[in-house]
Amino acid sequence: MQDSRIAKMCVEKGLKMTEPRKVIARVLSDATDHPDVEALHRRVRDLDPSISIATVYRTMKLFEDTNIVSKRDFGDGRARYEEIQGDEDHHHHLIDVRTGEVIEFYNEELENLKVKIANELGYELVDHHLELFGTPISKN
Amino acid sequence: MQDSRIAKMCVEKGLKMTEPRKVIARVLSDATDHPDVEALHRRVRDLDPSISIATVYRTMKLFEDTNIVSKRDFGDGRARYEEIQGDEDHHHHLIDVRTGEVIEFYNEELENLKVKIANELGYELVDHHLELFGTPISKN
DNA sequence: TTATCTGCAAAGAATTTGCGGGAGG
DNA sequence: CCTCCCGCAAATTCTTTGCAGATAA
Repeated sequence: MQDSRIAKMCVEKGLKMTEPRKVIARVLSDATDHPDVEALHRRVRDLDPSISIATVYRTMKLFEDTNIVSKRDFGDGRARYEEIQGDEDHHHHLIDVRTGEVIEFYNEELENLKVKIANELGYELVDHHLELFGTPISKN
Repeated sequence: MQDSRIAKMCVEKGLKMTEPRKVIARVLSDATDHPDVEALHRRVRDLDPSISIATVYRTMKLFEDTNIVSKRDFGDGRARYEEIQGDEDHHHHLIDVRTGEVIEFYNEELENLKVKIANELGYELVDHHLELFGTPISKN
């Protein structure tokens, strides 16, 4: 089995590539949604039932600090995670407040504007959070 | 003592204007920062030591549901609150990642863009979260 | 009066951590 | 080997809630 992209990044960053980390990295690489820790742990357990949720928490913090994943907040009380892709694959989220459905979007204009705003305030942008919350426009 | 703007909104919305709510409303009206629940409770206690933190939590949820305040997430684990002003006073936050300092800003272009993006995705924008994280640009 | 509201303390939910054994480099 | 890591369970932190008495309208 080929190592996940994340596993490669761990090696690059000098982290010990333990079995739990490999499994968690794979789960993250395979995820197309925005799982919370409990969901991650469920998927991890399917691959290796011996891995504890504490390790998932510790690993997510580690991956966050190492810029491998980013933490998201969609309004419910728990942290959600998403693999950080290259710049070109960067995106934001629109959350349907009625269904909880998450729609990803990217907008060039928005990207430029954020950088510009930060610069005008005398800051270099290092990170940002943006979530839109909306209701579907009815077709009447 | 004059009722706070928030107190008036409560009356308009038909909420019982109890003593704890009056005090919490005043604290919110007077706040120029983004206090978390513990900070709010501390300030509330200075005005009326009998008010419990449970009531602060309950009242903040009530005020949130009634669109009197909005909840913010600045990356630390707790909810922060801010009085909702009129549309023209709407703003966002840039957080200095080195000091934690919060800079408020408003950008018309950004406001328009958000609405436009939501509409293009087929949604009516009902709420949004935006925080920028940055480091000061050194003057070298 | 009477439906709401409140303080208290206990319960819940999400996340963190101390410890002793285990495993990667 | 020797440090870093892990599972376990207990601890923390933030927030919610059941209950019985208090209070606004």
